[in-house]
Amino acid sequence: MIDLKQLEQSFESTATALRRRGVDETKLADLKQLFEEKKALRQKLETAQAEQNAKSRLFGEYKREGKDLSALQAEVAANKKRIAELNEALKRVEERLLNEAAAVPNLPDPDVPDGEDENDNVELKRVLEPTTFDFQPKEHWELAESNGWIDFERGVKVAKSRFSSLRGMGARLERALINYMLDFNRKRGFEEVWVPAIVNDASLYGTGQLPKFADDLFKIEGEELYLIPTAEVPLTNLYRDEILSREQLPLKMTAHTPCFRKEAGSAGRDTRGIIRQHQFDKVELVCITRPEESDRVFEEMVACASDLLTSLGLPHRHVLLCAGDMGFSAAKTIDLEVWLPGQGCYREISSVSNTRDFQARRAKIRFKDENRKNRLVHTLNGSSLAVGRTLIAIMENYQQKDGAIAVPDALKPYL
RNA sequence: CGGGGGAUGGCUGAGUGGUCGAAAGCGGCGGUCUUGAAAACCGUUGUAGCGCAAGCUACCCAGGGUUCGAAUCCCUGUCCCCCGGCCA
Repeated sequence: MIDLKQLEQSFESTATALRRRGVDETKLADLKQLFEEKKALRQKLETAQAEQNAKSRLFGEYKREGKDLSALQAEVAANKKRIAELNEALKRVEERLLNEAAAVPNLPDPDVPDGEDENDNVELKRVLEPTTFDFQPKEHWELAESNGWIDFERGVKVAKSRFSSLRGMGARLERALINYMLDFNRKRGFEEVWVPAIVNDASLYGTGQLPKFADDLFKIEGEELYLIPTAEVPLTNLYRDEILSREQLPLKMTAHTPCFRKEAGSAGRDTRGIIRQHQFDKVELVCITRPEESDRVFEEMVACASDLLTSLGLPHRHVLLCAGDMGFSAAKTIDLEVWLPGQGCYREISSVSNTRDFQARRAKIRFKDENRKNRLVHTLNGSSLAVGRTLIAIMENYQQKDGAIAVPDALKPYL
């Protein structure tokens, strides 16, 4: 959630920042007006309530002294009606305000480039040279098929399209990768955490998936529960409605979970292979920090994911997302894209975002600062890495002329 | 899923209609004492909104209701605990 006070007091700069994300300015003007309307209504209501409280207190006194109550009763009854009306009006305005405010994306950081989509993203750097072959490299689904690592048809039979099953070395590598990644992150100071893969709507609201993106989620029938689209949701929400002490920060966590996404808007995209599945494994990084240190921690997270790829010998590049291509909650995002020789292009394998106080405001995660004031924390999340896509990257980068696949040295102890 | 009991401030726990934002204890913070510490003693200690301030308003799980007035009474929901059933 954006800071409505900031919107009210610095409308121009806020609107300018949000225009970069395609937010309509008239909508923001409406929002500002609603906010002011709410303030005015609340003031009226509170004045009326103060009056009611003062008069109600007189009842006890009057009774003790045996005074006549009828005049007082009439006044209080009229005021009561007014309070009810004001209350009603306030509630309506607040509901509208909340609905509209909850649908506004985060402000992009000043150093985030302008742009509409992935074509305007900025490549920051490349790590490792793209793998070269003296034969025509294959795409991962061919390799998966010939090596018997992925069973596409039976996965679909058991569930539906965009589901699959890993077999033999494919499944073992998936598990090895998970363990390797968790250990790698732990050595970088991230606490290993295990979390529920089902969360409630309050959690999804807290991290920004709800109310706007309900269509992307698998909902449990008859319950206000959902399968998680990313471990970011349970990890961040571990601290929802909490006030942390300064000493606890920064919190650095890592977790492996399955992730479930409907991929509602992706019909026809990446239908071959396991690039885009309804269920996939991911090892996630989530940090909760003081505002002053979130930039530093952001860099640590990017470095952690990038070094992980390097340690697996996977060529990749860092991409700074433009304002139009960022996710709803992010103020700044760096994607890591891994080189896929079979496809001959870079594909997203990790995404690290600083949401600043956007999620913290929604989820009410605060800390006591040095003056014992409660302030919003900054929350950050990043994949480290999408495990299925890492498996793909290994298949395509480590393929041999005969179609066999070598194992990266780093993973050998895990197999 | 069936039966019973609960939900109060950082924690424990009192409070069953009228200065209750809430006793008491513990904890935290500041101080006195001490070479230092402990103990003891004194003071202080929830969150949010509005306001220059004094102050006002809201919050005792959540949402409704009764009442001039609700932490306290009524209804609904959620969560937790105990007993039983089922179960990795």
